[in-house]
Amino acid sequence: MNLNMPNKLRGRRSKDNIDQLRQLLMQDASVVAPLLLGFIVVHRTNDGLCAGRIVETEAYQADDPASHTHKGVSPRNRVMFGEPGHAYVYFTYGMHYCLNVVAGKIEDGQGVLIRALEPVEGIELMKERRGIEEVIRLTNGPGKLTQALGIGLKQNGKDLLRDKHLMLLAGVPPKEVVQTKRIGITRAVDRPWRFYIKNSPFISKP
DNA sequence: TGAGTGATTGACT
DNA sequence: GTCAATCACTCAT
Repeated sequence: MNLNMPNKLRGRRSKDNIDQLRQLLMQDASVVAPLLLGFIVVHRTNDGLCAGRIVETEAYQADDPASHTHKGVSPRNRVMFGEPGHAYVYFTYGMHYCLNVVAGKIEDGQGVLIRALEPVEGIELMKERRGIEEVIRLTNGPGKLTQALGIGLKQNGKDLLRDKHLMLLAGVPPKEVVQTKRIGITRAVDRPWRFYIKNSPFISKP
């Protein structure tokens, strides 16, 4: 697997590597969100392995009316109040799953929504799961990328730094990052917490 | 127990 | 540009 990442981060995870990433993710979601651009999301299932480079993210915090955690802990959002680096997967609009990386300190209730990926590995499997052929449309949206990678509620709460199936790996940081207002929400629309890699053709909306 | 909502997508006018 | 699909969750009875 050629994921084009620094040697020290390639292959088996070391304890130092995990601690280092955990520290990074322990910062506020609005700080973590741009840092996750360039990271690789890997999902290994019985059908095969799929991986994509993160090209678009959004930050959600507990004091944020647009966040699921705004009104405190509930059965649905409890993962977001846990250890940073875990996956918060939720089901929405009756048909779509969205993937978040829990950020901040324990009980902060912060997370980073992964809005778009650039397909890296397992593109044929992604095409099969999505039922389309165009690579550009496989993972250019939060609901699309979970479908392409085969991510659902079963993956909710997985530790992305230790799990053997759903993993987050450090990659090459992007050269230029664009920061804009978040999209698709009705509350706190003015917070500039959407980040994407400049000129990436794989983002959900320009 | 029931109504309203939604961090979306794809099809259609 | 508009709108339906479809259901877990939340909040108000």
